[in-house]
Amino acid sequence: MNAFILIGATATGKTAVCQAIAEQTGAAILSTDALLVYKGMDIGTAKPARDEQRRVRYLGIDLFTPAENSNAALWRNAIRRQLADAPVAQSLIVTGGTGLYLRALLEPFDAPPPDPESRARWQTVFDTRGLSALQDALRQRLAPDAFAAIPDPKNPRRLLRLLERLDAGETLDPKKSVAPAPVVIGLSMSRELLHQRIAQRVRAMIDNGLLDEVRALRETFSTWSDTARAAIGYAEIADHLDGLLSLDDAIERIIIRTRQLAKRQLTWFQNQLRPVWLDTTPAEPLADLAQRVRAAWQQHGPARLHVDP
RNA sequence: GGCGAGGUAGCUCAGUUGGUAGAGCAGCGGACUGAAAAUUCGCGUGUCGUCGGUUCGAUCCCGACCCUUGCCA
Repeated sequence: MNAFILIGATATGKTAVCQAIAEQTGAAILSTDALLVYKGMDIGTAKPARDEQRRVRYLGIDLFTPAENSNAALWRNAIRRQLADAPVAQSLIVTGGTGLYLRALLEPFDAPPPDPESRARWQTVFDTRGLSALQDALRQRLAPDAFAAIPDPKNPRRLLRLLERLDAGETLDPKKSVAPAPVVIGLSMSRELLHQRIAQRVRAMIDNGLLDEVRALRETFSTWSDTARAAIGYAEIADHLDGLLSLDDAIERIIIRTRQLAKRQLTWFQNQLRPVWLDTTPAEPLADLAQRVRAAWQQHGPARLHVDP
């Protein structure tokens, strides 16, 4: 199945542009976002509003409750189920800020799923004997060239995952071929403007009732999953409600974490996807930007998704 | 006004027995196939308040001044 893709850092205005185009064309929107999956986490995730969701069909939103853990595998399975249950009749727009989730749609995604037992076992090894114990374990199990090819070899979480995959019987082949990345369109904005916009958006979230949203969610769900609890905005407001952080400090902290997220997103998109960037500013009229995005999609064509059932 | 404490990186601070300085945070750059709004690697960006004095050499010692802050008036 084919789709038009628009990526970009948080707060660059992807959602509004895609919403506008979808309303013009009748397209559905598939969100590749790790936190939009949580029901009730609306204001802090900048989720499309109710009436926007009434006008456009969204996939990938409101899949889990904040009590449930989420991950790329669960997300991908949910997307496939949604597409199987109600095939997209019109064209499909894919947009979101989570690069890994987009990759899960574009490339074969068939490594063994997470195994809590194996993960916990290696976590204990790491906690008691440190990073070098994980590296040693991998050195023993991998061919020298495969070991040398491990990316990010000082990152315990990634080494843990590799060991988990080996435990599940996968043979890691460093030469494993991946599908060539399609041309994707990206929305960019000068760093200065982006930082301004992030600060404005965070303050707007507070004004729009983020505290009440977090309060209400905490009443409904007494315990949150690790993935939901770590969400930017929700972690800080929860700390504020618990008296650990003043509101001003919480807001500042949310702004900083959002900036850092945007930075990581830009690095990932730029170096993993080499997108065709369309530079914009908050002052550009939405209709103009929508027109430019549509023109870019026409010029470069749709991308093929690897999610057919 | 008097006494005390302090002025060092964007912020909070450490330090230099006198040889122009370094941590955390922020920032910048990188990694990345099931935690990804996660995790992780690298990089110091500086009129050491100002003006004089002593000295081969002052951010450091001395003096004056300016500013901040605490206590007492």
